[in-house]
Amino acid sequence: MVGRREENQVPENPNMSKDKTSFFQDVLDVARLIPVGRVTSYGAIATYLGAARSARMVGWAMNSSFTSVPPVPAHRVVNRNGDLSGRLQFETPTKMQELLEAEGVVIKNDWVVDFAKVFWNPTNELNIVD
DNA sequence: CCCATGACTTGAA
DNA sequence: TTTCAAGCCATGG
Repeated sequence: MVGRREENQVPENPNMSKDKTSFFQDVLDVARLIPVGRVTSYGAIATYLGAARSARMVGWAMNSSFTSVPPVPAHRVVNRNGDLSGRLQFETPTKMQELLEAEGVVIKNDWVVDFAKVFWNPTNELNIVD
């Protein structure tokens, strides 16, 4: 092989037929489905998309969420511990917490207190239509 | 092209 | 319980 995937660049897909780039899009899509006052984890989204070991890409996709339209509620995505690991990526380190609290989610020390309660699992909530 | 890093997760010790 | 190592794949130097 000459290179890894130099040609995997997809400038713009007029026809969303390519599933290759859908991962990023799907991540953003699922994130938009998170109900208000609920949160989910990177791994949950990754697992839902069939890439349980690619949780990191989910986080990377969220980074792209800031410039994506419609806007993605990235503040509703935390790590498996319920920690606001991505708070530093927001406008201000406290923005993420403020957004969550505004939705009724109790945050304490950069941690979702009722994580087990407000946790929203796409694989469980979103039924896969057969 | 090679190397390092990252909004993570899992499994083994 | 905590800690360490490996896997994931895109992006940047």
